[in-house]
Amino acid sequence: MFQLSKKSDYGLIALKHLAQHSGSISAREIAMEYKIPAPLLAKVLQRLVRKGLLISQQGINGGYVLARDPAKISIVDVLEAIDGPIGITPCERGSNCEQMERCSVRDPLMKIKVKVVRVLGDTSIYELAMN
Amino acid sequence: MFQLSKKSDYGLIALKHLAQHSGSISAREIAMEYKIPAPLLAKVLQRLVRKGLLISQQGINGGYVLARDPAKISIVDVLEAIDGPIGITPCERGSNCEQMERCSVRDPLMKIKVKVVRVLGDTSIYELAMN
DNA sequence: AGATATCGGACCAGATTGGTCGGATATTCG
DNA sequence: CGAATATCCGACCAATCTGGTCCGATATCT
Repeated sequence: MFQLSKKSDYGLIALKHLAQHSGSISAREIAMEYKIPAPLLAKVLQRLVRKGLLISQQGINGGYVLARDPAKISIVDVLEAIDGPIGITPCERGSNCEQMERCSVRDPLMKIKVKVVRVLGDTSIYELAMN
Repeated sequence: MFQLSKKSDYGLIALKHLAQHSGSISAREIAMEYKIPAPLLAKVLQRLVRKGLLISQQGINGGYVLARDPAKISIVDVLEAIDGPIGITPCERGSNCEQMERCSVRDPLMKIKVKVVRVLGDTSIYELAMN
């Protein structure tokens, strides 16, 4: 298949929300708004913090804020922060591919990957928030 | 994640091979050549037959042949034949998405999907076989 | 008739992912 | 200072998905 994970989906929803509302917003607040399991969303947001896309504030009025201009956060940034580097081919993701030396489609697929990543990189959270 | 399944990978390898060699070729032959589990490859090829991308020949000298000009078979055709219609978002693939009405990223993601599909549709098996 | 190929479904096991839980730390407020 | 509330972080469980296998049936050529 060729689909983004629910975690990535949640991450995009949250980032769009943060781009549309100013101030620090807690994970639970966003989770309730979109009916996302709160602990799961929290974990997703934590990964975004670790990758420098979000800034977290602990304490009683804590929450999350975008770390930079939403126009400078692309979809790829989010996907890679949550699910790890994008890999079109199975062999790109650790799975010990038996074909390796015989594989005749890896190189062409890499070129396609570059194009796909470009598509994903061309859209920012800002544009997401405007649509 | 954002990766094509091994089955799709196998399918592309097989189609490329068929585009490069003329005549009817058996699943087992291709499987041995690329060290792919034979029964699995057979199943993959069956799906391609059902979708009209391949023509199968039963019997003792049977095997598979491309159903049409490799330049007229795109990567999307193959992926959709093997893994079903491409769905970027989780909600596109039957998973009963709780967000549905609340979901704020579905429409923008659809536009991205169109672009991705276009990228995949722009490359044909013929081009795959030339690289 | 027999050998070899696809066909087609059911079936199993391992990996991945969605989702949960609990303790630790930081921050604000009474 | 202590209680409340938030993030943090890892371990953990359960369900789904996928890679892979098996078996009987059918078709075709020798």
